[in-house]
Amino acid sequence: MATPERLIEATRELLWERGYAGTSPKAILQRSGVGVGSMYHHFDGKAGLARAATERSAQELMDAAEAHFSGPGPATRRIASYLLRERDVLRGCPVGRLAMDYDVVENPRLRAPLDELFGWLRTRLADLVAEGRSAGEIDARLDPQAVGATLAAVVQGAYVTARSAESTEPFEAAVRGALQLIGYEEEC
Amino acid sequence: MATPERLIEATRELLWERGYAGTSPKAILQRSGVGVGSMYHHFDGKAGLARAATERSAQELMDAAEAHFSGPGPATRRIASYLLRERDVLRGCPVGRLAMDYDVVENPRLRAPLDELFGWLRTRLADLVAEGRSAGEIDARLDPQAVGATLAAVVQGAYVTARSAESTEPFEAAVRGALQLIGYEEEC
DNA sequence: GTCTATAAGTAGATAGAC
DNA sequence: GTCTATCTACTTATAGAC
Repeated sequence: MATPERLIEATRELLWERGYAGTSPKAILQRSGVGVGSMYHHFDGKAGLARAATERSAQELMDAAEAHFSGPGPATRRIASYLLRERDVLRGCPVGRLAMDYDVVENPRLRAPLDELFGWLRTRLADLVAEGRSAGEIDARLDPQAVGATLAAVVQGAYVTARSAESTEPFEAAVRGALQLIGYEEEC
Repeated sequence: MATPERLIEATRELLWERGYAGTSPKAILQRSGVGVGSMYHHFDGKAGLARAATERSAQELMDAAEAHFSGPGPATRRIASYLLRERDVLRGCPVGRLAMDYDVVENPRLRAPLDELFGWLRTRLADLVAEGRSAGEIDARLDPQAVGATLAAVVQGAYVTARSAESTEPFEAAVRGALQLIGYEEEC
């Protein structure tokens, strides 16, 4: 693998595991096997590296979500497919966890990928809720934008409650409740 | 204020703002105006201080929530009262944010207050959903435990999406959606 | 209880040779 | 592009005097 690539991948892993404040350049160098000189040659320090890593993680999450959103079946089923998708629950969300990092939220260039991901996600979920409403699957009194924001929040918050309990159970319960609330009937 | 008290309050502020990894003993000393010797005399280092601070924050959140839960009115209204309560949205949750801190989740003594808070919260919300269901306010097909977990998650996740957008709007939308989903009709 | 001194290791780079 | 050397400040304490 090329040097910049190895640096980005090592940074993605560390940001996911430790967050921005908990990730040191030294740790990135050790995990990637790259030397100090190379790192500062290819990237503008820790912030530049984090920016590249976060952009890639956000893009991957959007691609993965879109695969569920544009899949087959009725709108509520595609929402369910996204909510029930396999996840490394106790690791949390590689992008969402950075929203609790002071240096990330305070730096517009680091916060941008987070804003883009969650803005897109809320919109996309709102579209599906609107579609489900038109199709009569979802209660017509519900506001698609609001419910889209709720569904995006449930996933992020479910990671918080699961990590606090060191168990996937709170995550699964939160998703189950969300699906019941939008009136999705589990098959089988 | 007494010395241990000042240390705990300074630690609470810093943990809320910066998280565990982002909070140094030095910063705690500066904010509290206490000296190094005093700090290590009263507490067992950074972890001990964080433990005391987190326990207090969790207790405060439980007390504040219980005031809404045991207030007057129907169950759904008490849930709404809790969800709509005044919050420093862009600061996030002082306890929930620590669930993304590696050193917190990995240390049973630091994770305990988080587990207690969110375990209690899910149970308490589930109780209210069950009560609302019995009273006919809430759809009888809903599972109280699952919906309780969903409501607890919505709040935590709403902080994530709001901080990512540097705006309270995503938080408010998520809460609005949650209230619509449990069938709460806003008055006025 | 509080203070000052001390200390090994890390954080986050920069400089300049190769 | 990569390496080694170097640097200032911070991290997380401990020791022992007052």
